Amino acid sequence: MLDIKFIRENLEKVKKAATDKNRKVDFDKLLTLDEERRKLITEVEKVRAERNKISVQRTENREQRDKGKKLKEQIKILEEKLKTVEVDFKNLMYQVPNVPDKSVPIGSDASYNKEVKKWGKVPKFDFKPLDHIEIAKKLDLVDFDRGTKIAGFRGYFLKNEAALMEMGILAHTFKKLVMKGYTPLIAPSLVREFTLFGNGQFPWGREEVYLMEKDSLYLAGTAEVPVTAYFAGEVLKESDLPKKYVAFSPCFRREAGSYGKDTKGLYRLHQFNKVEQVIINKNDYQGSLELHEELLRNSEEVLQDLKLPFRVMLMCTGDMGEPQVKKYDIETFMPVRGGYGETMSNSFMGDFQTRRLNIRYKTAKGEMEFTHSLNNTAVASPRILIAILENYQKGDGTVEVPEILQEYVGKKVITLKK
RNA sequence: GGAAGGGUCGCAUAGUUGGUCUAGUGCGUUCGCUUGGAAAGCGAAUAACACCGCAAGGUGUUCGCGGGUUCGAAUCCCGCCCCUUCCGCCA
Repeated sequence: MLDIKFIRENLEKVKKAATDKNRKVDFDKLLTLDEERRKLITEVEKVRAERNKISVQRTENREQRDKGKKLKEQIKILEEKLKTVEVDFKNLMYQVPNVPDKSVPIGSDASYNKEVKKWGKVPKFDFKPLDHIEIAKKLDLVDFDRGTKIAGFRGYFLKNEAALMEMGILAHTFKKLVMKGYTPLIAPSLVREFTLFGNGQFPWGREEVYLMEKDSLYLAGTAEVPVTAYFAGEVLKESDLPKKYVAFSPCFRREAGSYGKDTKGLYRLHQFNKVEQVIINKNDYQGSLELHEELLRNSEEVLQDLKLPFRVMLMCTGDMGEPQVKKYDIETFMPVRGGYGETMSNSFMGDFQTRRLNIRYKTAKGEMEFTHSLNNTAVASPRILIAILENYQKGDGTVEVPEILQEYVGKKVITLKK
């Protein structure tokens, strides 16, 4: 959600942002409602002021009391009008997307995304490489059949070295970020509804989120949800900002509307584990952009530790969400699955989320400001295992274990079970 | 699941026979005095939000949320949400 004052004062900018993001917003209606709203507020306040004048008198006078009664009725009528206008106004306000940074390419779809970096050597195989599903089956690393039996569609059991690798990569990444000064958190996956509204996932993405109806709790698809909402409703100290967190959580996604896509393998799952980076910064646009780059570097380093080739895509206006000011996707090379696949997503939201979550701080001048929020995947597994298995496979059917994971797996090579 | 207590200004608290509560106090924060510098001490300021206004300022709303009673509600009534403690169950 943006500030209505900002919209009024930067109308052309905001209109352009909506157009560039492929969102249709009726700005004329919004402004009309805004004007109506303010007019009604002024009116209600005037009548209420009159009413208050009478009530402070503590009068026993019958005429005065009757006058007060009449004013009360007037207030009620005006308030009802105002309420209607405000509901419409708010609904429209929720639809206004955030304004992209000037560095963001303008374009309607993913084809306008810009590759800004490429790292690592794409492996050349002198044999026909297998895809991760075949590798996993051969080396007994994933049990998809029993996974489905137990957990339903897209269910899986990670097994043997794959299970060890997942624990290892999560632990390695978690520790790495802690060493960089990020505060470690293990975050709840079960969350209340307001966290999802606050993050800007609701009201749009309801279909994507699991709901525990009996308890009115949702299963978060990312630790961004609980961690960004961590300070909801609080006023922070400016000197404490930025606050940096690295959070582990199991993640749950219904993957509604993508039933045809990636139905096999470890790419698109209903449940996975993720280490997420979240930063709450003060309202300092340049500073936040720099932190956004820091988050990017952190994730790049994780892939560099694993020696996996990747590229960084700067998302264009049409391919980013409503809340984002700027967004990078990091895509890791998955030779057989089909080129580069998204493994990390790095977003700067300005105060779009924190305005909804009401996370503020007081400046030295004593003014209240909304904080900024940013988040980026540090690593998500099992998806990252696809890249490891496919890039590290050898002609003899074995898979090398990335150096940094060897201590967790307890071996250097994954071989066929007898 | 059972029982009880509670949600008030950044934090902690006072405030329930309805009306100077235009919300008290402590902590914190800011400024000043003091000091070689700092701490301590002393003094002062300090809730948020909305609307009107160039501004000074004014008006209104908000004491978990929603509704009701009343000329007037933090205070009374109804519904809901949330938190804490104890018992039970339990990794």
